[in-house]
Amino acid sequence: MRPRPSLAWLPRGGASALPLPASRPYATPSRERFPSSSQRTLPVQDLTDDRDRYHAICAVSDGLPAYWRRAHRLVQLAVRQAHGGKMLLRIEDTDRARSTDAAIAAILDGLRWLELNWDGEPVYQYARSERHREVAERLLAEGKAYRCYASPEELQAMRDKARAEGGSPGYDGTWRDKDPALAPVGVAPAIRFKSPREGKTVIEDRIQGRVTFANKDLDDFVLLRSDGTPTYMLSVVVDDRDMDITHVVRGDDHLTNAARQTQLFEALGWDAPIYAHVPLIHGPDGAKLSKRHGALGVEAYREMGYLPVALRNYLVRLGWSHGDAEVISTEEMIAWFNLEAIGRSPARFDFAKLESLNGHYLRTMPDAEIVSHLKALVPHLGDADDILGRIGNDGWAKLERAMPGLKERAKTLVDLLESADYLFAERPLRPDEKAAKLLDDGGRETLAALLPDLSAVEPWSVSGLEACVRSFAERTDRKLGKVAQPLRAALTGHSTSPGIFDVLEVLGREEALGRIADQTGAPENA
RNA sequence: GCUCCCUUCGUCUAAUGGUUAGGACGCCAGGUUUUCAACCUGGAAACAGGGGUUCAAUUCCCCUAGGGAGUGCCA
Repeated sequence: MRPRPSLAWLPRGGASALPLPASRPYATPSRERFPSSSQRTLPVQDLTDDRDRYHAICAVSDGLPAYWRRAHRLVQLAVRQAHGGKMLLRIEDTDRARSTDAAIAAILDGLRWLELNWDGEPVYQYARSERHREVAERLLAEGKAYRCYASPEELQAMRDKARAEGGSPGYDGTWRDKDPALAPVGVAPAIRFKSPREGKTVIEDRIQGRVTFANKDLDDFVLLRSDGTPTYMLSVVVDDRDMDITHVVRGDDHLTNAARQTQLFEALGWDAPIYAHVPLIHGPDGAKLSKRHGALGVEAYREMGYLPVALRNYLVRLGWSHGDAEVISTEEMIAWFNLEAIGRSPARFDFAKLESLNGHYLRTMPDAEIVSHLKALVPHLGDADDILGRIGNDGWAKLERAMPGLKERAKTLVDLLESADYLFAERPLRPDEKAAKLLDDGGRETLAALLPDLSAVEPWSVSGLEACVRSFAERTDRKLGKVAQPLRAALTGHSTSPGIFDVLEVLGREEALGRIADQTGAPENA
């Protein structure tokens, strides 16, 4: 298998060719950054770049609905990766019911589409459950975990009671010290972690600063389910250790988990990784985009016609900025990005801004590149067969020729496809309402008068056509618009289109004259 | 309920113990123009509220309100 480039969207020459700051591109900055707030003290770990291994998790069970905070974070991870760290991908599929092949494939597909590549092969967590069980057994043997026989009903009653009394929620520790001899027969126990009751657990988070939890508020979580399968909480800790993960960057919905995991690491005698909890992204309406609520998957954004580069630019700006920079090239992103500059407040997803960015990238992208994006996109659209049929074999070349005028006006690839429709329309065109009106208001007469002039244009080029139409307008005392608009209507069937001379040229002499004749009723070569 | 996090134009954000609080998207007006875009010029638009600290607070501290996350034998 070919080695995967560390970052697909890295410019030629790779990260080393980039203008990175000296030896430590993302050195722990600034204790000065938050000088006066003790709550925001940053960790002072000495980072060794060549062994930084970032953790890109893709939890299958919350899969697509929660995709955005993941994508957001992954963009950031990818940028870190470009600084020399490795981005490892782990599929957290410990929840068997929800981890379907289709869900996993959709995630990997989405990542590839976004051009966010990872190092090495993805690690499938479930495949390592034997190892996870071993660790649970060790904890049990060391008295750091215990068997719990509580039934779901009892657990629910505990939670209700805790809430009613306003006390700490969660498991009350009934079986923590209970004599195992009292275990009910025929009930398979879950294994729970014996978490510390006293003191506090402190996380030195690269984004959130120092966050302190009282241990009494963290209950004895389950390590092994009663069917013997390991839970996420256990698996993550073991895998972080085994994969030698140094940095965990994830959504801040995991902040509490970081505390639990820290306790586990301590119990195991292992060092916890450095955590960086990124704020979540909200929907356009401010509603949350959590796994319990709806949100679009990454493939939906592809189908809406957004460019990966635009999405990356948009996403990286959510919660992060570099002065007034808005359009940020990949090179700049890599040179400027730092975890510490990420804000701690959640951001809303704003389609208008994404569109504007997407339009910018479209306008500045080489025509051929846009065509290849289009080719990749069309099969994913609902009416793919229809579109493909209309474009036909030679349509792509025509599309590319028309691209300079088309891309100027489009916000998304889908817009672009729609506005390119006139290229593939079959004669006679059926003008839409506005176009029909343009033709009715004396337009047909104008076109009929123009047709002979146009027929005589040689060669059929933008400059020649423009000269012809302009002189016709002047000679017949018409404003250019009075000629151009009916022409547009006849040629494209719409009242808006790319520049009319471009349209004329791209369509070609025969097709263009034919379309005009269709509307005037005149023979084509009159 | 309990724990943790957050709060600058509508949105994303910048800056600062003393500023006309900056930029971008969006919006409005004008310009350019063969349409629509793009582009140019201008405009409206924000420091959640209340207390402190201070000569001075948007900035530091506290409280309140509002928002978010967690609170699972989900991840």
